[in-house]
Amino acid sequence: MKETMIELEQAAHTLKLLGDKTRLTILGLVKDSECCVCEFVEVLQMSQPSISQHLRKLRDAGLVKEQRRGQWIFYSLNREHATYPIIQQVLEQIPDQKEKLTALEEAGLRIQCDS
Amino acid sequence: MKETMIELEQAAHTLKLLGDKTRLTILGLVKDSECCVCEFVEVLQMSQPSISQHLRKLRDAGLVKEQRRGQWIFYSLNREHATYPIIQQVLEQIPDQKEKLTALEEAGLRIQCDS
DNA sequence: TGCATATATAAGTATATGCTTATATCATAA
DNA sequence: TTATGATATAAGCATATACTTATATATGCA
Repeated sequence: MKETMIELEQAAHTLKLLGDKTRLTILGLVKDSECCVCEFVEVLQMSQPSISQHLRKLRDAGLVKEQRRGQWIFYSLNREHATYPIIQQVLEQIPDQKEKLTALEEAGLRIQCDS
Repeated sequence: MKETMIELEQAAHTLKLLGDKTRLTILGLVKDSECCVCEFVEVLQMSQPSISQHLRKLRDAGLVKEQRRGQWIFYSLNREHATYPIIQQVLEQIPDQKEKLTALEEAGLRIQCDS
């Protein structure tokens, strides 16, 4: 058995989280750069509590990390997670979400925070 | 965009199906060889209706193919499915289910059907 | 034909999921 | 200190999910 082998149960748990359009998009976004909640809300056109609840699931599972900077909380992909190889492979096979962040930027809605 | 790119929505649907321990094991089993329902029942130690219902979901999504041979219905992985690349990658990263079939065979419970 | 085996389907149920609205928490700025 | 903005959490609700038990369907064989 390869050292990098992922237990089936753990894999299933991660895959269940990936099996939702909203969360899959969120992961596709944080693959490219960290994002804060209001950016997800804007990109996905969903309510803030709904986004927060999805992020909580991803964070509880350890798939994303959060970091507060001022009033914003930035989320990023946790590349140290045991199931990260699965996430990485999946994200390579779906359309890039980068343009959505570019569009945000052009609309002046991207959060830039140096604190 | 790569030609082989899988639409996010379709990917999410497949991933949702993979996000269940029972179905993930079923797919891990048919990766190696086609299996009939009673074999899944034996390996997974679950009720026949429960297994049938999981197989139905996988078949409705087109992830597996079924083929009747005599009184048995054999299920196999549909490698032509648009999302097969995802399934393939995932199955490569979880423990092989082959031993479970070997154990079945040793117990004389493997179905051999030539019809 | 009639019975056994393999599988599918139907109906019921407990739990999970994903939203909603309302409210709480926390940081910043006036 | 108060107000504002960003985020989290709580509660409620409709729907989805994954079992269960009971039954239907289809094949093979005596």
